[in-house]
Amino acid sequence: MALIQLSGLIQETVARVAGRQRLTPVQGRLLWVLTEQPRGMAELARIFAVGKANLTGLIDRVEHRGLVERSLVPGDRRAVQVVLTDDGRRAALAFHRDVTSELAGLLEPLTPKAQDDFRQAVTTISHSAGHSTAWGPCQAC
Amino acid sequence: MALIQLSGLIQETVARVAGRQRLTPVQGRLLWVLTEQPRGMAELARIFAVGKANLTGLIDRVEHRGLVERSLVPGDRRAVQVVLTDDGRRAALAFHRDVTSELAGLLEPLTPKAQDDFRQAVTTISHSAGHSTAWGPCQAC
DNA sequence: TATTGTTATACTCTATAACTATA
DNA sequence: TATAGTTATAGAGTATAACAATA
Repeated sequence: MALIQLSGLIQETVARVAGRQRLTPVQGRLLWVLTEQPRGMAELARIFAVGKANLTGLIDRVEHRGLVERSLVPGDRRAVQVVLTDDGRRAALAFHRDVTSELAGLLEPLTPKAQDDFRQAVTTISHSAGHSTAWGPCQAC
Repeated sequence: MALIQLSGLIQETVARVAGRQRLTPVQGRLLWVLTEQPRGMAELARIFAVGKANLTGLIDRVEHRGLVERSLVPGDRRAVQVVLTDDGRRAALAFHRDVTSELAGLLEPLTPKAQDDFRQAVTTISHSAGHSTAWGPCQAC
Protein backbone atom coordinates (compact mmCIF):
# COMPACT_ATOMS: atom_id res chain seq x y z
CA MET A 1 0.00 0.00 0.00
CA ALA A 2 1.48 3.25 -1.19
CA LEU A 3 0.21 5.10 1.88
CA ILE A 4 2.43 3.06 4.17
CA GLN A 5 5.46 3.77 2.04
CA LEU A 6 4.66 7.45 2.14
CA SER A 7 4.33 7.27 5.88
CA GLY A 8 7.67 5.50 6.17
CA LEU A 9 9.23 8.19 4.03
CA ILE A 10 7.87 10.90 6.30
CA GLN A 11 8.94 9.15 9.49
CA GLU A 12 12.43 8.63 8.11
CA THR A 13 12.63 12.30 7.22
CA VAL A 14 11.57 13.36 10.70
CA ALA A 15 13.99 10.88 12.28
CA ARG A 16 16.86 12.08 10.11
CA VAL A 17 16.25 15.75 10.87
CA ALA A 18 15.87 15.03 14.58
CA GLY A 19 19.02 12.93 14.55
CA ARG A 20 21.06 15.87 13.32
CA GLN A 21 20.47 17.49 16.69
CA ARG A 22 20.79 14.16 18.46
CA LEU A 23 17.08 14.19 19.18
CA THR A 24 14.71 11.27 18.85
CA PRO A 25 11.55 11.88 16.82
CA VAL A 26 9.53 11.97 20.02
CA GLN A 27 11.84 14.54 21.54
CA GLY A 28 11.63 16.66 18.41
CA ARG A 29 7.87 16.50 18.55
CA LEU A 30 7.94 17.45 22.22
CA LEU A 31 9.98 20.58 21.54
CA TRP A 32 7.72 21.37 18.60
CA VAL A 33 4.61 21.14 20.76
CA LEU A 34 6.17 23.31 23.45
CA THR A 35 6.88 26.15 21.02
CA GLU A 36 3.21 26.94 21.21
CA GLN A 37 3.01 27.17 24.98
CA PRO A 38 4.20 25.48 28.17
CA ARG A 39 2.29 22.36 29.11
CA GLY A 40 1.73 20.26 32.20
CA MET A 41 2.68 16.60 32.39
CA ALA A 42 -0.88 15.27 32.21
CA GLU A 43 -1.56 17.61 29.32
CA LEU A 44 1.47 16.34 27.41
CA ALA A 45 0.47 12.77 28.14
CA ARG A 46 -2.90 13.47 26.57
CA ILE A 47 -1.34 15.15 23.54
CA PHE A 48 1.06 12.27 22.99
CA ALA A 49 -1.60 9.69 23.82
CA VAL A 50 0.56 7.88 26.36
CA GLY A 51 0.27 7.25 30.06
CA LYS A 52 1.37 10.19 32.15
CA ALA A 53 3.90 7.98 33.90
CA ASN A 54 5.90 7.94 30.68
CA LEU A 55 6.26 11.69 30.67
CA THR A 56 8.53 11.67 33.69
CA GLY A 57 11.38 9.92 31.90
CA LEU A 58 10.76 11.70 28.63
CA ILE A 59 10.99 15.11 30.26
CA ASP A 60 13.89 14.01 32.46
CA ARG A 61 15.98 13.20 29.42
CA VAL A 62 15.45 16.47 27.59
CA GLU A 63 15.70 18.42 30.85
CA HIS A 64 19.13 16.89 31.54
CA ARG A 65 20.18 18.19 28.14
CA GLY A 66 19.04 21.66 29.08
CA LEU A 67 16.30 21.91 26.47
CA VAL A 68 13.33 22.22 28.83
CA GLU A 69 12.69 23.06 32.45
CA ARG A 70 10.04 22.08 34.95
CA SER A 71 8.62 25.27 36.38
CA LEU A 72 6.23 25.65 39.29
CA VAL A 73 2.61 26.57 38.69
CA PRO A 74 1.33 29.37 40.93
CA GLY A 75 -1.89 28.28 42.55
CA ASP A 76 -1.44 24.51 42.26
CA ARG A 77 1.41 22.99 44.19
CA ARG A 78 0.91 19.60 42.58
CA ALA A 79 1.46 20.76 39.06
CA VAL A 80 4.53 21.58 37.00
CA GLN A 81 4.78 23.27 33.67
CA VAL A 82 7.28 22.14 31.10
CA VAL A 83 8.80 25.16 29.41
CA LEU A 84 11.45 25.49 26.69
CA THR A 85 14.82 26.95 27.63
CA ASP A 86 16.55 29.29 25.21
CA ASP A 87 18.55 26.36 23.89
CA GLY A 88 15.38 24.32 23.64
CA ARG A 89 13.62 27.01 21.66
CA ARG A 90 16.52 27.28 19.27
CA ALA A 91 16.53 23.52 18.79
CA ALA A 92 12.75 23.47 18.32
CA LEU A 93 12.81 26.18 15.68
CA ALA A 94 15.67 24.54 13.78
CA PHE A 95 13.86 21.21 13.93
CA HIS A 96 10.64 22.76 12.74
CA ARG A 97 12.34 24.66 9.95
CA ASP A 98 14.26 21.64 8.64
CA VAL A 99 11.34 19.24 8.86
CA THR A 100 9.07 21.67 7.05
CA SER A 101 11.70 22.26 4.40
CA GLU A 102 12.46 18.61 3.77
CA LEU A 103 8.85 17.54 3.71
CA ALA A 104 8.06 20.30 1.27
CA GLY A 105 10.92 18.93 -0.81
CA LEU A 106 9.16 15.59 -1.02
CA LEU A 107 6.37 17.26 -2.98
CA GLU A 108 8.72 18.81 -5.51
CA PRO A 109 8.31 16.10 -8.16
CA LEU A 110 4.64 17.09 -8.36
CA THR A 111 3.42 19.94 -10.52
CA PRO A 112 2.36 23.05 -8.60
CA LYS A 113 -1.30 22.23 -9.18
CA ALA A 114 -0.78 18.62 -8.13
CA GLN A 115 0.93 19.90 -4.99
CA ASP A 116 -2.06 22.07 -4.14
CA ASP A 117 -4.46 19.23 -4.79
CA PHE A 118 -2.35 16.90 -2.71
CA ARG A 119 -2.21 19.25 0.26
CA GLN A 120 -5.94 19.74 0.01
CA ALA A 121 -6.52 15.99 -0.03
CA VAL A 122 -4.28 15.47 2.99
CA THR A 123 -6.15 18.14 4.88
CA THR A 124 -9.48 16.61 3.98
CA ILE A 125 -8.35 13.17 5.10
CA SER A 126 -6.90 14.41 8.37
CA HIS A 127 -9.95 16.48 9.25
CA SER A 128 -12.32 13.68 8.32
CA ALA A 129 -10.43 11.30 10.60
CA GLY A 130 -10.77 13.80 13.41
CA HIS A 131 -7.08 13.64 13.93
CA SER A 132 -5.14 15.78 16.35
CA THR A 133 -1.60 14.56 16.10
CA ALA A 134 -0.61 17.71 17.89
CA TRP A 135 2.62 18.43 16.17
CA GLY A 136 1.73 21.91 17.19
CA PRO A 137 -0.06 24.50 15.15
CA CYS A 138 1.91 25.92 12.31
CA GLN A 139 0.64 28.75 10.14
CA ALA A 140 3.11 27.83 7.43
CA CYS A 141 1.96 24.23 7.23
CA MET B 1 2.63 20.22 8.49
CA ALA B 2 -0.25 18.21 7.13
CA LEU B 3 2.06 15.44 5.93
CA ILE B 4 3.09 14.61 9.46
CA GLN B 5 -0.50 14.40 10.58
CA LEU B 6 -1.25 12.08 7.69
CA SER B 7 1.73 9.95 8.64
CA GLY B 8 0.58 9.83 12.25
CA LEU B 9 -2.85 8.76 11.07
CA ILE B 10 -1.37 5.94 9.02
CA GLN B 11 0.91 4.76 11.82
CA GLU B 12 -1.98 4.76 14.26
CA THR B 13 -4.05 2.73 11.84
CA VAL B 14 -1.30 0.15 11.42
CA ALA B 15 -0.72 0.01 15.17
CA ARG B 16 -4.42 -0.43 15.88
CA VAL B 17 -4.83 -3.23 13.36
CA ALA B 18 -1.69 -4.96 14.59
CA GLY B 19 -2.83 -4.59 18.17
CA ARG B 20 -6.01 -6.51 17.44
CA GLN B 21 -3.84 -9.58 16.98
CA ARG B 22 -1.55 -8.54 19.81
CA LEU B 23 1.16 -7.73 17.32
CA THR B 24 3.41 -4.70 17.35
CA PRO B 25 3.63 -2.74 14.10
CA VAL B 26 7.09 -4.16 13.48
CA GLN B 27 5.85 -7.70 13.98
CA GLY B 28 2.98 -7.06 11.60
CA ARG B 29 5.38 -5.75 9.02
CA LEU B 30 7.61 -8.78 9.53
CA LEU B 31 4.78 -11.19 8.84
CA TRP B 32 3.75 -9.07 5.88
CA VAL B 33 7.24 -9.24 4.38
CA LEU B 34 7.43 -12.98 4.92
CA THR B 35 4.23 -13.61 2.96
CA GLU B 36 6.29 -13.02 -0.14
CA GLN B 37 9.01 -15.55 0.65
CA PRO B 38 11.19 -16.84 3.49
CA ARG B 39 14.14 -14.64 4.37
CA GLY B 40 17.43 -14.97 6.17
CA MET B 41 18.31 -12.91 9.22
CA ALA B 42 20.79 -10.66 7.45
CA GLU B 43 18.33 -10.17 4.65
CA LEU B 44 15.59 -9.13 7.06
CA ALA B 45 18.01 -6.79 8.80
CA ARG B 46 18.66 -5.10 5.48
CA ILE B 47 14.96 -4.87 4.66
CA PHE B 48 14.18 -3.36 8.05
CA ALA B 49 17.30 -1.19 8.00
CA VAL B 50 18.43 -2.32 11.44
CA GLY B 51 21.47 -4.17 12.71
CA LYS B 52 21.24 -7.89 12.25
CA ALA B 53 21.74 -8.38 15.98
CA ASN B 54 18.26 -6.99 16.49
CA LEU B 55 16.69 -9.67 14.38
CA THR B 56 17.49 -12.38 16.90
CA GLY B 57 15.14 -11.03 19.53
CA LEU B 58 12.54 -9.93 17.03
CA ILE B 59 12.33 -13.42 15.51
CA ASP B 60 12.56 -15.06 18.93
CA ARG B 61 9.43 -13.28 20.08
CA VAL B 62 7.27 -14.17 17.10
CA GLU B 63 8.73 -17.66 17.00
CA HIS B 64 7.72 -18.23 20.61
CA ARG B 65 4.21 -17.31 19.59
CA GLY B 66 4.30 -19.90 16.86
CA LEU B 67 3.99 -17.45 13.98
CA VAL B 68 7.34 -18.15 12.31
CA GLU B 69 10.01 -20.84 12.38
CA ARG B 70 13.73 -20.87 11.82
CA SER B 71 14.44 -23.49 9.19
CA LEU B 72 17.82 -24.78 8.10
CA VAL B 73 19.25 -23.82 4.74
CA PRO B 74 20.61 -26.74 2.70
CA GLY B 75 24.11 -25.95 1.56
CA ASP B 76 24.99 -23.32 4.18
CA ARG B 77 25.18 -24.51 7.73
CA ARG B 78 25.55 -20.96 9.05
CA ALA B 79 22.29 -19.69 7.67
CA VAL B 80 18.68 -19.96 8.74
CA GLN B 81 15.56 -19.04 6.91
CA VAL B 82 12.62 -17.49 8.66
CA VAL B 83 9.41 -18.98 7.37
CA LEU B 84 5.78 -18.38 8.29
CA THR B 85 3.89 -21.12 10.07
CA ASP B 86 0.27 -21.77 9.17
CA ASP B 87 -0.79 -19.60 12.09
CA GLY B 88 1.66 -16.94 10.99
CA ARG B 89 0.34 -16.92 7.47
CA ARG B 90 -3.21 -16.58 8.70
CA ALA B 91 -2.17 -13.68 10.94
CA ALA B 92 -0.23 -12.06 8.11
CA LEU B 93 -3.13 -12.27 5.69
CA ALA B 94 -5.59 -10.90 8.24
CA PHE B 95 -3.20 -8.08 9.08
CA HIS B 96 -2.68 -7.26 5.43
CA ARG B 97 -6.39 -7.41 4.68
CA ASP B 98 -7.36 -5.15 7.58
CA VAL B 99 -4.60 -2.61 7.04
CA THR B 100 -5.43 -2.35 3.36
CA SER B 101 -9.10 -1.99 4.13
CA GLU B 102 -8.69 0.65 6.81
CA LEU B 103 -6.20 2.69 4.85
CA ALA B 104 -8.49 2.62 1.84
CA GLY B 105 -11.20 3.87 4.19
CA LEU B 106 -9.12 6.92 4.98
CA LEU B 107 -9.50 8.03 1.37
CA GLU B 108 -13.27 7.72 1.39
CA PRO B 109 -13.95 11.39 2.09
CA LEU B 110 -12.30 12.19 -1.24
CA THR B 111 -14.17 12.06 -4.53
CA PRO B 112 -13.27 9.09 -6.76
CA LYS B 113 -11.23 11.35 -9.00
CA ALA B 114 -9.47 12.94 -6.05
CA GLN B 115 -8.68 9.46 -4.76
CA ASP B 116 -7.08 8.53 -8.07
CA ASP B 117 -5.09 11.75 -8.16
CA PHE B 118 -4.02 11.24 -4.57
CA ARG B 119 -2.82 7.68 -5.14
CA GLN B 120 -0.96 8.85 -8.22
CA ALA B 121 0.70 11.64 -6.25
CA VAL B 122 1.74 9.27 -3.46
CA THR B 123 3.26 6.90 -5.98
CA THR B 124 5.13 9.72 -7.67
CA ILE B 125 6.51 10.95 -4.37
CA SER B 126 7.56 7.50 -3.19
CA HIS B 127 9.25 6.61 -6.45
CA SER B 128 10.99 9.94 -6.66
CA ALA B 129 12.40 9.45 -3.19
CA GLY B 130 13.68 6.05 -4.23
CA HIS B 131 11.98 4.51 -1.29
CA SER B 132 11.82 0.82 -0.58
CA THR B 133 10.02 0.51 2.72
CA ALA B 134 9.58 -3.15 1.93
CA TRP B 135 6.16 -3.72 3.34
CA GLY B 136 6.21 -6.42 0.79
CA PRO B 137 4.84 -6.35 -2.70
CA CYS B 138 1.10 -6.19 -2.98
CA GLN B 139 -0.72 -6.34 -6.27
CA ALA B 140 -3.80 -4.79 -4.73
CA CYS B 141 -1.94 -1.79 -3.34
C1' DT C 1 -12.60 11.79 46.17
C1' DA C 2 -10.28 13.36 42.21
C1' DT C 3 -6.17 15.05 40.14
C1' DT C 4 -0.97 15.82 39.53
C1' DG C 5 3.09 13.84 39.12
C1' DT C 6 6.31 10.23 40.49
C1' DT C 7 8.34 5.54 41.31
C1' DA C 8 8.77 0.81 40.06
C1' DT C 9 8.50 -2.84 36.79
C1' DA C 10 8.36 -5.04 32.43
C1' DC C 11 8.38 -5.42 27.42
C1' DT C 12 9.67 -4.01 22.67
C1' DC C 13 12.64 -1.82 19.46
C1' DT C 14 17.11 -0.13 18.29
C1' DA C 15 22.33 0.59 18.37
C1' DT C 16 26.90 -1.25 19.20
C1' DA C 17 30.61 -4.40 20.10
C1' DA C 18 32.33 -8.93 20.71
C1' DC C 19 31.89 -13.56 19.72
C1' DT C 20 31.01 -18.47 17.12
C1' DA C 21 30.70 -21.17 13.47
C1' DT C 22 30.98 -21.71 8.75
C1' DA C 23 32.26 -20.28 3.98
C1' DT D 1 39.10 -13.15 5.43
C1' DA D 2 34.39 -12.63 4.94
C1' DT D 3 29.73 -13.84 6.09
C1' DA D 4 25.61 -15.63 9.07
C1' DG D 5 23.84 -15.49 13.22
C1' DT D 6 24.15 -14.98 18.26
C1' DT D 7 25.15 -12.94 22.87
C1' DA D 8 25.62 -9.04 25.83
C1' DT D 9 24.75 -4.42 26.98
C1' DA D 10 22.66 0.00 26.82
C1' DG D 11 19.16 3.49 25.88
C1' DA D 12 14.59 5.03 24.39
C1' DG D 13 9.57 4.60 24.20
C1' DT D 14 5.47 2.55 26.10
C1' DA D 15 2.09 0.04 29.31
C1' DT D 16 0.55 -0.82 33.98
C1' DA D 17 0.03 -0.54 38.92
C1' DA D 18 0.97 1.63 43.18
C1' DC D 19 2.05 5.70 45.57
C1' DA D 20 2.43 10.70 47.70
C1' DA D 21 0.96 15.28 47.69
C1' DT D 22 -2.44 18.46 46.78
C1' DA D 23 -7.08 20.06 45.25
